[in-house]
Amino acid sequence: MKPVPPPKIGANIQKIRKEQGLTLDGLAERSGVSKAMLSQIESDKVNPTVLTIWKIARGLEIELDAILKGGWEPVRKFSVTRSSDAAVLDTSDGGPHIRVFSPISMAEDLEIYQVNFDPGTALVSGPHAPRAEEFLTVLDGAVRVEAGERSADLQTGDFINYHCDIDHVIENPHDAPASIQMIVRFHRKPF
Amino acid sequence: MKPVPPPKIGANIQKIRKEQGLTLDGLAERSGVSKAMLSQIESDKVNPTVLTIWKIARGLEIELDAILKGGWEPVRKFSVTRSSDAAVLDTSDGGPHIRVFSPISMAEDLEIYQVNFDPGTALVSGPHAPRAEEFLTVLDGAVRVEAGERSADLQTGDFINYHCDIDHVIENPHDAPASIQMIVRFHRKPF
DNA sequence: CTAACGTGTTCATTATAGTGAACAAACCCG
DNA sequence: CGGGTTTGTTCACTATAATGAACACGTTAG
Repeated sequence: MKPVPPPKIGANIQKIRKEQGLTLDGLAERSGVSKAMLSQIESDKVNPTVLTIWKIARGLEIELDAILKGGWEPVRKFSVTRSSDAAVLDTSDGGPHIRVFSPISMAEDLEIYQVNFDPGTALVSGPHAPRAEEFLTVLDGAVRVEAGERSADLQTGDFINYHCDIDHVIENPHDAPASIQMIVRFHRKPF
Repeated sequence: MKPVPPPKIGANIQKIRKEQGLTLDGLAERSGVSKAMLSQIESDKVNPTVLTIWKIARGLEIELDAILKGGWEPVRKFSVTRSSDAAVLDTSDGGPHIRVFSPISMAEDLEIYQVNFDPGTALVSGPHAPRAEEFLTVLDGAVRVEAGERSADLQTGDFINYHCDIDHVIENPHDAPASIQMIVRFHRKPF
């Protein structure tokens, strides 16, 4: 068995707190843990209970993991994808036309598509990753959505959210074309 | 702010211990935590310190994470929001018109909006929660997006992803109306 | 069948987590 | 510059974590 040191909770909390520009007082208010206790924790003078750490994580608006494993570097995104640069996927001749907005780096994290359906076409999918979800907005026309045993007919402006870790189908059974925007959310790995 | 329950340590530890075929006595020897304490922890009679949990994880030869996270019940979503039922927010007279697709239950998790901008209107926002991001698709017309020091002009079909935990503005400086779809993602996950 | 052993629970005590208040140092504003 | 405020640390006390020992119940072997 490999020796794993205990987590460096004190240093981690102090680092994250300062990164967020919080004082001990500020974090005490947000977390419900006393300022005195926070000071003792950050300087490794006490060994806090799990519930205390959970409260601190809640106050910092981070996962409990981040405290156990250490902080992360803040990087601010500002990334543009032009219409002409969006990747285009066609599932098959005569099938739906798919444009991918989200960058490759976000594959299996949060994926954003626009899908255009000619009359009578369908997007048939098997189960995605466990707990994955889809959020679908109808931009134009009307579609039918099936996930497992359930189904719904949606008009322009309608919205649906369903789990897609089961077989699911989006189809346009009508005589007019339809257009949707679809978000696929995967449950993210820890830091 | 959405409440995240504390980790169910007691049940998780007992589940893993039994899966490994260990008694309380056996785990006590391997972990260096008293049998009495293990019993109290497993029956949620005490709130253990992080070091105690670390010792138990070492005794079970697992990552500390496994104790915090444990298992979960699969529940599959299938939730429709009709166009007529989408909440409408108008920021001010003459300002942008906002329709909210995502349900209240997803507030500060993943929020999905459609925003219509009359010519010359703008959506001005202060910083959202730390690490929050926006994903914006231009459905119609053209808009300008600014986040911190950076800005971009977007046309129909363009897409942008930026961190919105800083001041940010979306405006339509043109003579024609514009329409966007905006996704706001907050970095909080339930256990 | 009975005594010994195994497993988990409870009790009384010791050790320490967690708090409110006081303190010390740094900072800010008139 | 001086007084007030802010920020982090320490102290004394209360609350509770963690322990060894005793207890309760179930199982096993002679």
